[in-house]
Amino acid sequence: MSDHDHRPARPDAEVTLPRLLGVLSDPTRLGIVRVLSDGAERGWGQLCAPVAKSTLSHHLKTLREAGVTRTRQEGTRCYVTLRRDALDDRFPGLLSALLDAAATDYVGAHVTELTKDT
Amino acid sequence: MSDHDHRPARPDAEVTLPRLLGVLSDPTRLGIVRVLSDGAERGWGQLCAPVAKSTLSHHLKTLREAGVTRTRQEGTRCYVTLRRDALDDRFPGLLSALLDAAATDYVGAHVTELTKDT
DNA sequence: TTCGATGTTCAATGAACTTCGAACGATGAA
DNA sequence: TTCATCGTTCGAAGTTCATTGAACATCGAA
Repeated sequence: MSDHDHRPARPDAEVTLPRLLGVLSDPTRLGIVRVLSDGAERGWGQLCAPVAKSTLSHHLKTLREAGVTRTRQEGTRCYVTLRRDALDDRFPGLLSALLDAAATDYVGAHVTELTKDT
Repeated sequence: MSDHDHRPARPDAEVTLPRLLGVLSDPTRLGIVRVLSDGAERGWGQLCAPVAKSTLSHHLKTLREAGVTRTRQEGTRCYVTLRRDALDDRFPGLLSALLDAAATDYVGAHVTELTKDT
């Protein structure tokens, strides 16, 4: 990410591989991706990571701007999904391999999903 | 080796996925890996990147310490190879997917191999 | 309208990273 | 021995990044 990639907010479609790797090299962000890897939508507050909410917001923005996730707003709530189709379209097989590696190893284990325990 | 090194200079075997992704998120380093991707050994000076030699040395050290490459010394010369076997062992299929992605896209195109044009 | 909850943005800080030139040690050649 | 080459290490400069609390905007509920 040391390139002159100063794109404020391109649609996405133009994510370079180094940039994508940089985005996913953060344990928290990789953990988020791992949680979202089943394709299901998650509520913002459902994402449980050991960081301040401003930090979590920053990471989600980073993922969003890199085209990794999509955020849907509904009232005051946000819902996040993994854009697996878009990623597979740009880098076929890569996300799958990354998720396999993430599962094999540890990876972002501190990012969990907040289950509603009755 | 130096006393300035607070780094966990473990053999390697302990490379986390986020760290590996961070190492490969640099265009120059990814370019080096791409050049080495055929498995053949390359001479240090054969690696042609638009950076100072001290910078190139730094990047090669980073790759080496992450277990991505191996450096063999012979006299004053160094020879670098990609440790595909070790990487495949730790993260099966990942390197292959990354190289495919690197080939699909651009990636580190400014790192080339110095062909001996006599 | 007023209140509470939800996320985002801002400004600041410290750590980590990239980059370079200069200096250095090691090796092979003259 | 003397010299040139090769690659590493050092020191410094500048940049990027993760992180935080506070302030803010928005929306639903009361």
